[in-house]
Order: sequence, then C-alpha cells, then structure tokens
Amino acid sequence: MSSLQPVRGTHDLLPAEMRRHREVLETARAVADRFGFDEIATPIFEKTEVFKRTLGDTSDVVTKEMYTFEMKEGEEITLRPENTAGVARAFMSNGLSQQLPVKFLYCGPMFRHERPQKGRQRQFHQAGVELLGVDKPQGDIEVISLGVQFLKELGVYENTVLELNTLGDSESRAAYRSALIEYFSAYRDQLSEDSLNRLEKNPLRILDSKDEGDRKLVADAPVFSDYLNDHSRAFFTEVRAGLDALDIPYTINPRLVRGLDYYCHTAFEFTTTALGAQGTVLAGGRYDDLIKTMGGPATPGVGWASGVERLSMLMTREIAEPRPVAIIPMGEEAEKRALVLANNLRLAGFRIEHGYSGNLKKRLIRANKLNACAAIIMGDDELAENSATLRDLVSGEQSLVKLDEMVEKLSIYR
RNA sequence: GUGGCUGUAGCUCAGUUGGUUAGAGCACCGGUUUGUGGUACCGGGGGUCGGGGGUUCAAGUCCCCUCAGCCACCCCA
Repeated sequence: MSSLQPVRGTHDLLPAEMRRHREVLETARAVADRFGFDEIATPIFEKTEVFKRTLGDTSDVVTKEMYTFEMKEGEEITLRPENTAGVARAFMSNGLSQQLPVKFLYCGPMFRHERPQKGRQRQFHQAGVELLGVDKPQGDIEVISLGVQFLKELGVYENTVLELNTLGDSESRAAYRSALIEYFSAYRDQLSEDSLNRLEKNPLRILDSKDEGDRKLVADAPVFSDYLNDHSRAFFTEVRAGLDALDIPYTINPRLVRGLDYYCHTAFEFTTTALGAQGTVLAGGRYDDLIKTMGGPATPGVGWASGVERLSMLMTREIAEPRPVAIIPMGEEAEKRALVLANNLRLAGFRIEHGYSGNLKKRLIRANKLNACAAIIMGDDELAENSATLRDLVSGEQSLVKLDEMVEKLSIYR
C-alpha cells in the first residue's frame, strides 16, 4: 500500500468506473437535449460572495462546508459547493435576461467539506438543469418530467420515489415562519440543541429533524397548507395536476424542506433506499428570488441537481467494454505497413490496438487481455500477396484478407 | 463536527494464548523450443502487516496517538 493517498474525500475515476460515470452524463445530455436544454459550463470557483449571498447565511453548506481561499490580492474565492448560484451569476454576467427563457444543463465537480461516507465525497459530481424566466407551473412540470425521463433512461427510476412539497411564495413562507417560531418557542426546553439553533434562523428546518423529541413536537406543529395564500395554493395545485397528467406518481411530504435558502414554491426530491443514508439522488425546486437577491433583474427559475456518483452506484446496467481489433505485425517490413493500416482503420472508425512488441504469441495474449474481438496478423507470407490474416478471437476462425478489403471485412465488428 | 466498526501483497482474505526468514487464492511476469490467445502444468517477482510512538528478551498480534475507509448522527446531490 502506497503512502501516497488521495486527499480525504476524493477518489480517482478509473476506466471501469469512468465508463459508468460517463454513461450518466451522456444520458443526461441526451435527455436534456430533447427537452431543449443546452449544456453550459461555469468556472469551478467563484467569488465567495456568489455563494454566501445566494445559499443563505444559515445553511450548513455556507457556514461550514465551503472550500474558501484568500487570493494574493486579498480577494476571497470559493470552490463551488453547487452550481445554481454559478449559473445565475453567468446569467447576469452575460446579460442573458434579454433572451428569456433560458434552459441550461451543466455537469461537473462540486466541493463540500463534509465527513466522507458512502455516496458523499468532498469532491463529487453533479448534473443539473436550470430553467430561467418561466414563472408558470409549466416550468416546474417540465423540469420534473425531464428528471423522470433522465432516471428512466438510466434504468434507476423504479428504485426511486418522488417526494413533493411546496414552500409557498415569500408572503406565505413568512407567515408560516412566524407561526412556527411562535409554536416552537413554547417548547424551548424540549427542543434538541440543533433545533434550538434553527428556531430563529430557519425554523422550517426543525420540521426535518430526526430527533425523537423534536418529532413529537413536529407532529402537532402548524402545517404549511394552512398558511399558503391563494396564489401559492393555486400554483401547487397546478403543478400537481401537471404531474398527474403525465402519470408521474409522487407523495406529498410536508417535512420536505430544501436546505438552501433560495427555494420557494415547488420543492422535490427523488430518493432511494438502496444507497444507505445518502438516499437523495436528484433534487431541486423553484427559486424565484435568487437572481434578484444577487442584484440582477427579477427572474424566476426552477431546476434540479443530481448526484452523478450516486446515480452511477444505483445503475445496475452493465456498460459494455470496448472491444478493439489488434494488429499484429511480424518483422520490420510488416511493422511499417501495420502503422499505415492501423491509421487507415482508425480513420474508418475502428478501435485499433497496435501491439508494441513481442512475438506472435505474446501479442495474441495481450490482444486477448484487451478483450479484442479480432486480430490482424501481418507476416511476410501474407504481405507478399498484399493481404493479412484476419483471426476472429471469439471463434478462432481465420482467413486471408486483402489489405484494401480490410475495412469492409471488419464491418461485422463495428 | 459527534459516536461506533475496520485497515496484512494490485484484489479477496488466513495468520493459532505475542515466539524463528509473514501465507493462500485470484491477478501479474516468465517457461512448457519454430507464426497462433483463452484451458492445463511448472517457475518467479511483489508486503518496512495504513503511519508514528510505547510495553516486552520478542509485536501483524497488547497500549497510546495519527491517517484513511465504512456505518449512523449531521448534512445533502
């Protein structure tokens, strides 16, 4: 065992795992494309204030999980813990408010200084979508249905459940917030320490507590639906109607509260029981005030982010390993001609492994290890006839093939 | 950040109440003579037993610290 370990909470994506990782990303891209979402990429670090202002001073992500560095100039930058703030910043920086709505997909690494465990690394990857400029429930519905389709095409949808809630508009949330503070204040002595801290800062989070004492209190706490104003209620009704129309099942979870402060109205979460404690696989919601909060033009938004590693773990599908064709030249003259043949076949779209050294036997062994489907053996005998021996490595059958007919003969291996 | 479990070759694991040069399977490399792989047989390389300190005549085995992973809390994708 080497003493050179990767930094805590980080890991390498070796080819087998990277193939699965990439499958998740390619699926996200393909599905997003059909929904009209274009991929963008924003920097993996931003000025610290981009995250501080948007995620909220009370969120754990901001208060204890950010990787923040001070630059020589004294400026503070932070490795992005999520990408919605970065997309919003890019939206503003590039004046995209002139071409609403905008629909974006992003993929890439995020960084949070948490205690690592299964499904939770310090550097992890998300694929997410953001829809900016649509204040109607159709936006929420489209974004959720995009998530559903994504999970379906990964083959993991059956292992997830969709939980749904509404956080109302700011008026409703403010009303509910004070009702909660009033209610829980009467039980200060019974609240857990964590929840006591949340009481003034973010009482909604108490609803999500797993502390037994808290849960008893939560059971009789005011319910949000009593504090929703007409607009918020109508909005939620319409979102639900849309999901029903699309046959997307969900359960209402009144305790589903997003951890980041910018959310309003729709909050949703696809969870699984198959990954242990880190069961959230794709989650998001609406954030109508985010861009205004950042100093931009009031622009509604809705989106989600998914955990690529978690999806990859959940995905049971076997990803086929690539099967190359091995070229095996024998002798100096053959080496030269193999170089040209390999190049031509590559240009024709084949994955070609050009053995680097060794005799026929060794190269065949190596071809076998590379899971090659066929080998092209080029010796003086064959070359004298401008041909090579094409050997099928599964059946063991082989035949003499003219070099200029090789592309055609190989077509069965595509 | 809190608590619990774990850490021996690339991988999966043995290693007896602390006792000589630390083992197996798989993997890897080489061989079983000529230009034919997968199977079989033979041989080989590879470990400062996660790291550091301590107890002891003697530590992979006991104690302390530390690092990492896993599980739960927490948080969240």
